[in-house]
Amino acid sequence: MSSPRRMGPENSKTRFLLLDIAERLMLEEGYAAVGIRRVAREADVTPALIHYYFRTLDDLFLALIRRRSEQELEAQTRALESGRLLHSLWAYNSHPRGAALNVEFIALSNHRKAVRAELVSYAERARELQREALANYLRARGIDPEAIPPLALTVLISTVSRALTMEDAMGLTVGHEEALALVEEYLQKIDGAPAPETD
Amino acid sequence: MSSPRRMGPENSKTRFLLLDIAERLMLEEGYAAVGIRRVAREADVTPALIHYYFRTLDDLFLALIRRRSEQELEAQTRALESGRLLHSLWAYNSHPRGAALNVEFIALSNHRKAVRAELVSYAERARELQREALANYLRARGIDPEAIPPLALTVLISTVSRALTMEDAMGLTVGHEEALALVEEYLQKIDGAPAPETD
DNA sequence: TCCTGCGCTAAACGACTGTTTAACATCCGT
DNA sequence: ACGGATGTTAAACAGTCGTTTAGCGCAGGA
Repeated sequence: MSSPRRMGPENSKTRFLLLDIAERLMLEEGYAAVGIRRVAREADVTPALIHYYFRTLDDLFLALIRRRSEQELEAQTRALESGRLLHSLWAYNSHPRGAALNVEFIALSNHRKAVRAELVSYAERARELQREALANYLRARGIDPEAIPPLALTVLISTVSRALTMEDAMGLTVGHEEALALVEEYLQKIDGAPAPETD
Repeated sequence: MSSPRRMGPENSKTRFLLLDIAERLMLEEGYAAVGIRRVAREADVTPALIHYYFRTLDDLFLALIRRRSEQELEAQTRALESGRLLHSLWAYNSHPRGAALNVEFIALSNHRKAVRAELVSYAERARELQREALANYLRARGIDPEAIPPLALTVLISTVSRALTMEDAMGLTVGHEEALALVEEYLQKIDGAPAPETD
C-alpha cells in the first residue's frame, strides 16, 4: 500500500549534526539564516537529505526547540540543587547562549504558531520546577511564602537575568553595574552571605 | 557629472505609508516578512518604488528604527512628567506594540550590525533621560540615591515590564499575577498610594 | 508652449528558497 | 550471493528575493 515516505531515525548521528548546524546558524546569523538549503550547504550535504530527517522546515525548528528544551530542563535540575538557590537560578539564566537562542525563538514564534506552542510549554514546565524548588527552599529558611511568593521570584529572576545577558550581548551595558548591585543585595538577603573562598 | 541616482524626499507621504506597512508586517509576521517585494506588494506599488525611497533594504530598516525611536523618545518624555514616576515608567514600557517591535529589532540586529548600532544608541539615550528624571524624582522625595540608584531602577523597571508584556503576547502568563503584586508593592513604597479615583 | 523635475513603472538580471520524485551506492542478515 | 533496508544524491518545479536600468506621464514654472 501507500509507502508514506521514507524517513531517517531520530537517533541518527547525521540528524544530530544537522541540528547542531541549525543551532549555530541561529546564534550567529539569526533564525532567518536557518533554511533547508543553507543547513544542507553548511553540512556539505544535499537539501533532500534534510527532508529525509525532517519532513519540513517547521519540523526542523520544532526538533531544535525540543532538543534545546530537554537539555535546559536537565541543566536546570542540576542548578536547583544548589545551596544558594537564588544565585544559582540567576547564574543559570545568565548563560549567553541560552539567552540569545531564546530571543531568536521568540521572534521566530511570531509567525510559526507550532513553535510558539512548544516554547510556551517548555517555559511552563521550567517555571513549575523552579516554583517547587523555591517553595521548599524558602520554607526551609523560615521565609513567609505570602510575603515572597516563589512564582514571583521565579519570574523576576529569570526575566531580569535574561534581559541583562541579552543586552550585554548587543553591547548595551548602561546601568548594568548598578542594577546588578541592587539585585545582588536582594538575593543575599535570602541566600545569605557568599560561601567563603576555598583556595 | 555623475547623476548619482534619483531619490525621493524624506517627508513624502508615500514614504510614510511604506514605513507604516513595514512596521505592520514586522509586528504581524516577524522581521523576515519585511522585504522590498513584500512591502511593495502590500502597498500596491512596484519594487522599484521602494528603492526610490530607500536605497537598500538595510536603509528601510534603519529608517524604520529611527522613526520608531523618535516617536518613543517623545512619548517617553511625556511619561516622565507624571506625578507617580515609577508607575508611569512601568506603564510606558508595557505597551505591547513597543515590546513586540523591540523583540523583532533585537533579533534583526543579530545579523545587521547597522541596525544594532542604531538600537543601542536609542536605548542609551532613553536610559539617560530616565536616569535624569528619576534622580530628580527621588531627591524630591528624600530618598538616598546611594541606596536606590536611579540607573538601577531604570534598568529593572524597563526590562521586567517589557519581558512580562512580551510573555503575555505569546500566551505565557504563569506567575505574572504574583510577580506584578510584588512589583506593585515595591513601586508603591516609592511612588506612594495610588491617586484617588476621580469619578 | 516648451522644459524640467518628480513620482512612479516595466522589464529584466541572477540568485535564492522549500519541496518532491526517482534512483544510486553501500552495508547486513540470510 | 541475493534481497532488502539505509543513507544519500541528482534533477527538477514553482516560487521568492534584492537590485538596476531605462523610460513613461504629468505637474509647475519660464
